Amino acid sequence: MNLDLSEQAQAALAEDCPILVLGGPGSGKTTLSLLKAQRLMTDLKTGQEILFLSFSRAAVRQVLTRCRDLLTFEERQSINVKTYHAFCMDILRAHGRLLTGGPARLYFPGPERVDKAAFGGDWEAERLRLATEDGLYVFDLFASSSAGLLARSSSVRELIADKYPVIIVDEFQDTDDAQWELVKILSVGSRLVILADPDQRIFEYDSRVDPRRLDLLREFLHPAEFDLGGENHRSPDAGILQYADAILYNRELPDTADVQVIRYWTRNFESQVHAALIWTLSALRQAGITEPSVAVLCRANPFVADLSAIFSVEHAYNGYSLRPVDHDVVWDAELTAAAAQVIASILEWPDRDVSVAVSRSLTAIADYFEVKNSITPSASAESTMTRYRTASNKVAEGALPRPRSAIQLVEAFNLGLKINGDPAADWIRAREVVAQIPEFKEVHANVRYVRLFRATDEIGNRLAQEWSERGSYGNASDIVKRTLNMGRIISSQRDPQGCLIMTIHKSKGKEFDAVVLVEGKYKSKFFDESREEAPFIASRRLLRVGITRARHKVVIVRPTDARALVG
DNA sequence: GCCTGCGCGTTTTTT
DNA sequence: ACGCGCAGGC
Repeated sequence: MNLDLSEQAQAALAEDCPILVLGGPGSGKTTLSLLKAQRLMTDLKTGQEILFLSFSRAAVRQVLTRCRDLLTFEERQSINVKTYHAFCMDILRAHGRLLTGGPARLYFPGPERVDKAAFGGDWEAERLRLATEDGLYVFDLFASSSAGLLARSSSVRELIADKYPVIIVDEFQDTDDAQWELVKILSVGSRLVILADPDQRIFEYDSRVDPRRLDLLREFLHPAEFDLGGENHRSPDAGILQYADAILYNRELPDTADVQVIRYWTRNFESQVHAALIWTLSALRQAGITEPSVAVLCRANPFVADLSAIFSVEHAYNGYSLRPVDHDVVWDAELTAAAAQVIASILEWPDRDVSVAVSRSLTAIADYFEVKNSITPSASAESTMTRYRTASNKVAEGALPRPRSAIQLVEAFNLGLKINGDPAADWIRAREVVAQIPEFKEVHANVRYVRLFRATDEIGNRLAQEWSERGSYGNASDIVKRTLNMGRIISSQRDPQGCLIMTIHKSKGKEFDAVVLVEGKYKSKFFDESREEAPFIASRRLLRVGITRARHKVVIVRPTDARALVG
């Protein structure tokens, strides 16, 4: 088996491009592609580089780590690892002028959402118009615009082909239509090494990710194919991969000590997951791993927040006390940041009179619903937004607002906010104002997630400094905004260590010493009859991706009455 | 335009 | 179980 695999690998190394390398998690696709790159480097002329295209910054980081293991410092200078987005940004920045005559400008998701919400008409058409007429490219259109540019300009095409004679394309199974167009054009001038695992397709819910992508590639490029098979170099005895494959193919689960399933009764859920995490950490330490990395994975984003809340407090388990577990969360910042802005605006109250202070807070609340509406558009979020904008204007004019919640906010202001320069205590007092008003419950719930950013200390320090300089929190809004933006960047660029909670989708391409996979009773279910038909193929692929993130140990936590993993 | 009560859903990403 | 969001009454 091992011999056969290395034969495949040897053959892939020797074969002329284009080649397609298939293989499961940990089968060594990336390693092989870098060895191939190492060989091809000898043919490079001055200024030429090998391009490695990946999906996410997290994946790029993984590849760079692998480069450090396999390649010398000099060799690493000849390989350029980038996300599709970064590569396309470079093309558009350098050559976008050719499309419209003016310089290309790039339009990122945050600002785009705001403008989209404000724009009445057909946004799809408008963003196309912005790209073709104004040279303003929205994030989603980076790939298709770059492909269009390359299609039209043979000189740019030649420039790219000359700069990158060899291109490695990672995670090809999840390539969307625009990225595929780009790859097709790049294949004309450059030699391609394509890496894929059809069983790791987890973005098919996106209509632009074609399940037939690999067949389209075979038809178009006729690459030589090499299958590295299922050998898992990541997990020594391969028990984890066998287990994951059994779930994927819905066949009998193998007996392995590396994977453990724990069932919970709803009333014990919190202590049970908490215990599972603590066991996992101590099992790794007992196995001699001094600084274990553990990922706690689930399907749904809101469930990530629930889990974080659980690990943050103490629980009783069979007479034992489970201490809180220090952890990080991979979390989308926007709504949390918008909610935190509401609290910040309240901290600024003592500096201002009612009409300004409460009006600003109502604007912050309206902004919160605007962000919410832009993430998941809904009529009610939009109307709530307008309601608070109107209320904010009313208060600014010195009149009484109509919504009861807005009136309650004015009353809270008139009662006076007691703050004393201790940022932690003052933050909680400001938060209490929001907590007291039933209609702001949702905002309050989101503010709790500020803790997820580990930004509380940073915000606290800056607020304390502000207080000592001015005797007030007059700039609380700015401080909170800047800190949360920074926190987001740091958390996404850090290497996984310790305990990290995220969705399975976000775990793609990462690896950890152990994985704790958690299923909820009502939310974040592994198999949902109302969304997917009986064999649950897509869910099985997703579970396999989650399980195979683990090097040594997998713990699966499920409700007692959940459907069996196979059968 | 706001409030209350009830019915239904409760996944997934990219700088 | 619980919270969100919609429909219909004020």
